[in-house]
Amino acid sequence: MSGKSADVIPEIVIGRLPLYLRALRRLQNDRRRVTSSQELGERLEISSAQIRKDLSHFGGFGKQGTGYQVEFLIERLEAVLHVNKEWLVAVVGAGNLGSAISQYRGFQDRGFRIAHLFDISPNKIGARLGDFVVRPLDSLETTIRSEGIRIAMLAVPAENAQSVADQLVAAGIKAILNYAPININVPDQVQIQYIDPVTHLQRMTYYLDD
Amino acid sequence: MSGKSADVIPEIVIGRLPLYLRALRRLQNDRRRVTSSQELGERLEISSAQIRKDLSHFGGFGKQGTGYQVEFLIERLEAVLHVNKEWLVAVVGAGNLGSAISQYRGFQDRGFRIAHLFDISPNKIGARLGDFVVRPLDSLETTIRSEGIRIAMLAVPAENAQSVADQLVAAGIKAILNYAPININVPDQVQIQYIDPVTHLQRMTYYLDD
DNA sequence: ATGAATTTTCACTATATTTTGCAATTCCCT
DNA sequence: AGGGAATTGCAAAATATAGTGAAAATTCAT
Repeated sequence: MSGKSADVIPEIVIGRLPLYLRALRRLQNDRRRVTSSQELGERLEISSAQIRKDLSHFGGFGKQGTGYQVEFLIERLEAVLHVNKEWLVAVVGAGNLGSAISQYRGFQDRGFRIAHLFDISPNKIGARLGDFVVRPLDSLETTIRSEGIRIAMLAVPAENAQSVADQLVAAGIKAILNYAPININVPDQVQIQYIDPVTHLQRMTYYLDD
Repeated sequence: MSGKSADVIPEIVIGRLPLYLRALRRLQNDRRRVTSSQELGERLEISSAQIRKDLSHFGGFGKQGTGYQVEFLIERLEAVLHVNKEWLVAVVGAGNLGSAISQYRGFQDRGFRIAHLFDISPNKIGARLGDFVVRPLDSLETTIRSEGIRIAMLAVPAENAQSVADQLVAAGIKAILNYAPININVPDQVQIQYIDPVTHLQRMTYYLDD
């Protein structure tokens, strides 16, 4: 089967689309109007054939002999990834990590706005951290349902991560970005992704001389 | 070819080893002495066959009928990944992100000690941030060569990431964990890994209803 | 001791992903 | 207007990754 929509796209392909988008935004920033799979490939160290094939899953975005219109391709990728709108995000865990995440400016301009910061500890609830006043975790459901929040970032200790994740799911969260260094089980219809810098470091030390 | 060392191990396999190690540490924490590929697989949502196959690349670590000794397997994986020692790490970029990274306690107990925090901006050099006094980037080479630092975390703005990475490489850094949302080119013998939470969020929004 | 239940290991098979080769299209130069 | 260079999109081939099935080893209960 070829081109267009309706067939399921491999996850590995979906995982590369944000990289394409990121590279395209930089091209756009440099006022480039068109690019090619080859140029993108060089910048991303991905083969040009790979990029063409990935993109062709969603329809013919390019023009033979010419390449891809940067702006058009950005629009299409944003639509495919559903990031042509602003998503609200809840951060859970107001320790060092959660507090750093909620103050980090890099989410805003890429389509994700941190709306609230939650914690379970009475010591922290009510405290002011950057732009946020820490809210009690048990007010999560009310808040997210009234504000339509569907994404959460989890920044609690590993010991509590599974139980907090369960609460997030119960509250109606549909996607969790977990910063705790532990695997979490969630229902199939809930998305989960992991951020653990240490696993990346360990991947690299394998290749370093002892 | 089977078992033992000498053949090259696929990167995708290396990438899973830190996850096994992480899960094993938790088992160890719970005083478990033995485990099985099946148990590990359930916790990690990876098939047991996959886990057995991955481990067998490095020799027979398990016992038929019994499973894997938790402590022994941890030791072997640490040896394979070269994390049976403490690695020193330099953080470059003393903005919000670099400062949060250098104060995060989660590296220390998993084999990575942040040794120094560098920045290029005269405003920041000399400032005290947590346990660190911000050092000038141009003192990097002297410092890392005298202290044997081979790993750096890069937390500078995307605009400067490539040029700072070039400086890191010139200074003798062999592995870079890049937090800037941009692809970096480094020589083949230098390792690079990326942390960009936004790409993970975008991967998930693909699966969320618009 | 024996047999049933586990569980690894390993060769083989199946599936998934990437690369290759090429026709078709477009642009650009003369 | 014509020819050469660039570039996509797609089918087919090649490669990489994951899963299967069965033999061998181990434990445990009787």
